Amino acid sequence: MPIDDAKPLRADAARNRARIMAAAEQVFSERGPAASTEEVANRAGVAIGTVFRHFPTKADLLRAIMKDLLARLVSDVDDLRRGSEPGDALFAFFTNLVAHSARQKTVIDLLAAAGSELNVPDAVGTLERSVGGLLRAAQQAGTVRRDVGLAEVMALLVAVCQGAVQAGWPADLQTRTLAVVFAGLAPR
Amino acid sequence: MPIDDAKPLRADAARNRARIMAAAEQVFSERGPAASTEEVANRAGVAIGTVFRHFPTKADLLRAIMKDLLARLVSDVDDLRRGSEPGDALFAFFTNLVAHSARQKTVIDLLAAAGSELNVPDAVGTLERSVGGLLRAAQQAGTVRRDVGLAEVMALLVAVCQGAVQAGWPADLQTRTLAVVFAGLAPR
Amino acid sequence: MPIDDAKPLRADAARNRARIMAAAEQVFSERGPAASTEEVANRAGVAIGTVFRHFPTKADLLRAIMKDLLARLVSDVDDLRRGSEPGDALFAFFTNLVAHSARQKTVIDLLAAAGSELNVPDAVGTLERSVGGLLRAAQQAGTVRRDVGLAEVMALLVAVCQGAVQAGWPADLQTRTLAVVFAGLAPR
Amino acid sequence: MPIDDAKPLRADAARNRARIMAAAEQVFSERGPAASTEEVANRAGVAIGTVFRHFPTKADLLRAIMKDLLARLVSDVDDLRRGSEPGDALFAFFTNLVAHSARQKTVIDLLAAAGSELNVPDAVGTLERSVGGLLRAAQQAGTVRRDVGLAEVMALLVAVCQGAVQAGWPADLQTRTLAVVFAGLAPR
DNA sequence: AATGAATGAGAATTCATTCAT
DNA sequence: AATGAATGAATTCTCATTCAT
Repeated sequence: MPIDDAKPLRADAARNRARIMAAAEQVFSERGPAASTEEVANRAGVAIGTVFRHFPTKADLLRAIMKDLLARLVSDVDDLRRGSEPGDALFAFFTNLVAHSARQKTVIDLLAAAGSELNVPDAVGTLERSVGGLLRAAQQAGTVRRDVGLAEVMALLVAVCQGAVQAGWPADLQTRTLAVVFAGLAPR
Repeated sequence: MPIDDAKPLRADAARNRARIMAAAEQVFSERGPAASTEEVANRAGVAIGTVFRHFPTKADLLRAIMKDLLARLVSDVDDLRRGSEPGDALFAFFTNLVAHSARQKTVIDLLAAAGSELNVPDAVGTLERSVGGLLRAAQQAGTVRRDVGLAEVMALLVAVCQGAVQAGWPADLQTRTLAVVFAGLAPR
Repeated sequence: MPIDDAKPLRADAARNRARIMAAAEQVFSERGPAASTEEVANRAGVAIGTVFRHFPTKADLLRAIMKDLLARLVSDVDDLRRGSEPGDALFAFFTNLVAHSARQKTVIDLLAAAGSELNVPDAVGTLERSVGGLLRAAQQAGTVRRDVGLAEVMALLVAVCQGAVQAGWPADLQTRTLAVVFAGLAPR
Repeated sequence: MPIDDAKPLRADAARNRARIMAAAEQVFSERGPAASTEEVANRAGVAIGTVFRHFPTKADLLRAIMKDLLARLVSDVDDLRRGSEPGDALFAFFTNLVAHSARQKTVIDLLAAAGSELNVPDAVGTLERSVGGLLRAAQQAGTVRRDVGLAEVMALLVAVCQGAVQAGWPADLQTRTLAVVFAGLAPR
C-alpha cells in the first residue's frame, strides 16, 4: 500500500529525485530558502531542467523537503514511545530535536513558517498529534504538569529549535536552555 | 554628544534618513528581508538613489535598523528598571518584548541572525548587558533561580520572540507559553 | 501506390502517427504554433519520444499537418466540381472554406505562412491548380469576370479565411464580407 | 494638452523609450511576436533592464506598439479626408494601408489579434470610427454601395492587409486583389 | 518501436547598485 | 543632496531535442 506517491518512478528517476531532495536539504540549510535552484541542481549533479521536472516549482521543492523531514520527525516520535519510559519520551524527543536541528535548519524554518507561505497542513498536523501523544503520556506518568497544553508545548518546541538553529547554540547552551523549559513543564 | 555619526547632517538629509529607516522597518517587517530596496524608497517617499546615498548597501540599511531597534530595547530595559519592582522587571521586559515583537519582526529576525550574517556586535552586547542587569536584580530579589545564566535567558528571549513573531501566536498562546518559561525560571 | 511515404509502417506505428497528427491539429489550432510538443504528445496519448520518432522536428510536424490539410482541401474541390454547377463551384468552395476555417486555424495560418517559414511547395501548388480549375469553369460559365486571375483569387481566399479565423467573424459577418468579394468577382 | 502620457519623461528616458519602440517594431515585424525582448534591447542599444523599466511586461510593449501604430493610421485617415475627394478617400486609405503593411506586419498582426490576446479596445475603436467616416463619405459621394456595412469593410481591410503582409504579395498582386474588392464595393 | 527522464539553451522578469541629470 | 534612469547579473521556469531503459 503506497502511502505517498501515486506513480512508481523509474529507477533512475527515483535516484535523481532522492539526490535532488538531499541536495536541496543541504543547500537550503546552508543558504536559507533564498538559495538558487541552480545550486541545488549542481549539488545534486543533475541539470536544472531535471529539478523542475520533479518539482515544477521552487515552492513545491520546499514543500516536499518539509513533508519528508516532518515525516522523519513523526517516526522518531514513534520510536521514542516504544523505547523509553512514557514520562521521559517527551523530554527525549525535545532534546533530540533541538540537538539535531542544526542539521535541519530547513525543517525548523519551514515548521516555523508553516502557517504562512507554504502549506503542508497534514504533515504538521500529524506531528502535532504525535507530540500530543507524548504529552499525554508524560502527564499520566506525572512528569509534566496537567495544566500545560499541547499548543504551548509545540510553540516552545519550535521556538527553541529555531533559536538553536539560527543562532547556532553550542551544546551546553542547548542543555541549559532546555533545563529551564523542562523545569517549567515539571509539576510544582 | 553624538556617539555614532561623524558628520552632522543637513536638516533635510536627517529627515530623509529617518523616513527611510521608518519605511525600511515597516517594509522588511511585512515582506521579510528579501523585500526590495525600491519599495523602501517608495514607502519613504524618496528616490532610490537617496536610499543608497544614506546606506551604501542594503546590508548597511538592515544593520542600521537593527542597531536602532536594539537601542530602543535597551532604553526600554532602563525604563523598566526604574519603574518596577526589581523582581518583576525581567518578567515584564520579557512579556513586553514578546507582545511587541509582532510589530518588530525585523528586530527579532535580525537578533536571531545576529551571529551569522550581519554584524552588530556592540549593540547586541549592550542589550545583553542590560538584560544581565535585570537578571541579577531578579535573582537578588529571589524571583529567579540563582543557577540560571544570562546566556540561556537571552536564548529563550530570542527563541520565544521569534516563535511568537513568525508563527503569529495569538495573545493567549503567548501567555501560556511564557507561563511555562517563567515557571522554569522561578526558584524550586 | 504510396506517393509520399517510403516505408510502410507497422500497424501500431501507423495508428500512432495518425493520432499524433490529429492531436497536433487540435492543439495548434487552439494554442497556436507556439504550443508545446509535449501537449501534443499528451493529447495523442503517446510519449514525447514517439512524437519525435515520427517527426524529427517540430517543423516537420507542422509541415505534415499542413500537407494533410491541403490534401483534404484539394479533395473537397474535386468533390465540388463533380457535385455542383460549374458556375457555382468556386463560390461554394470559397464559402465552405471560410466557414470551416474556424476549425482549421492551422491550415489557414500555415497557408498564409506558406511562403515564409515552412516549405510545402507541391501541396500548395496542387491546391492552386485545383482552384484554378474552379476559376476557369466559373469564367466559362460566365459567373466570374474573365479578367480576374488565379493569383488574386488565391490571395483573397487566404486573406478572407485568415481574417475569419483570427478575428473570429460571426456567420453573418462572413456572409456579408463574402458578398462584397463575390460582387467584385462577378461580371460587370 | 498631453493626450497619452501622464508623466513627462526625462529627456534621456524619452529618447530610450522611443528607441525601444522603434526597435521593437522592427524586431517583431521581422521575427513575429515570439521574438525575444533581449533582441529588442540589443537593437535599441540599451540593456535589457531598460526595456522592462519602460514596459513592465512583454505584452505591455506589444500593446504600446499597437497603440502607436493605430494612432498613426487614424491620423493618416484624417489627412486623407482633408486631401482627397470624399468618394476616393476610402479607396486611397485602403490602398495605402495595404501597400505599407509590409512595413507594418506588426500592426496588422496585432489588429487581427485585437479581440483575442492583447486588449487595446479604444485604439481599435477609434480607427473603426475613422474608417466609418470615410465609408459614409464615399457612400454619400456614390462611390460605394449603400448596403455595405462598416463591419465588412473593416473585415476586408484587415484580411487583405494581413494577406498582403504575411504572404508578401508583390505590388501588382496587391493592385489586382484590391481591384476585385473595390469592384465589389462599387454600386451596381 | 515506445517510453519518459535528462539535458541545457533560452526567455521573461527582478533587483542591488551606479551614474548622468 | 536628491532624483530616477540605466545597467546587467541572477533567478525561475519552459521546451525542443536526445538518449538510456
